[in-house]
Amino acid sequence: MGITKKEIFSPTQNELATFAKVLGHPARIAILEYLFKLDSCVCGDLVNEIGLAQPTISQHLKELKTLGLIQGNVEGTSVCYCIHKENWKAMKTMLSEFLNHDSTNMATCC
Amino acid sequence: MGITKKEIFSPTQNELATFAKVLGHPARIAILEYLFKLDSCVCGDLVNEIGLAQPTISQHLKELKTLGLIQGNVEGTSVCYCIHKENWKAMKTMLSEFLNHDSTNMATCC
DNA sequence: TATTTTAATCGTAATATTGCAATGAATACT
DNA sequence: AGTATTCATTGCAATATTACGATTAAAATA
Repeated sequence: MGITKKEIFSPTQNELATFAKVLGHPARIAILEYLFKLDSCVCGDLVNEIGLAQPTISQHLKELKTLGLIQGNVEGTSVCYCIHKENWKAMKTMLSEFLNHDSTNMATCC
Repeated sequence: MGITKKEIFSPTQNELATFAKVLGHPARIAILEYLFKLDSCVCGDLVNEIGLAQPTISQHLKELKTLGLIQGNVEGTSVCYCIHKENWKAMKTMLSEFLNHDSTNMATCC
């Protein structure tokens, strides 16, 4: 169906999945890496840097913004996007906790 | 188009996105959490535990297996699935490195 | 051998995602 | 005012994902 049955999972599981999902596209990874590399950024730079059409970049930026990972301020004709530090940190904490599930003491069953 | 232009991104960016993508569904998060909670597991347990139909669970397991995050061994009529420790660790390292991009010294541009 | 159990696979329907051309909105520049 | 620049939005086509009923495959058991 293409529709995810969110209601049968916990809020944490859904939130984790949502964060992971937004990172699940190389363009968004590239955008975030570029934003980290710079201090600031405008959409035009990203179009040149990444090589997707402007509407496509704009769409990816919107998804990142909706989740709160980046923020954008209008500056004249261009828009200055940058990482939303606090939200990034919150995501990092959440994902790290999941990734750090310790498996070293697990019985080897297979 | 629904098709991702992987060729314009670096191998690392694509791999990162692929890992994140497989974590981008609450059912797969739930499966992994359940596998961590136990020592071993069979598919039937997961169907009861999670509440999706058996073919759906099987499909999610396949994706996790294809990426190497879990491994499964046939034991009689059932299959024993568990976390693939090494590959999990590799993914953890890769994602952590990305998440740990330091933004504390970034100029506040917006 | 027939039946049961367990999980993979097939086929299909519904929805989501990705990408871009065309267009629109807002500001800067001449 | 008129033009150029920059980015968002709209509309659409192509592909991917999610979910499940039906079926199949393989091993255990009666």
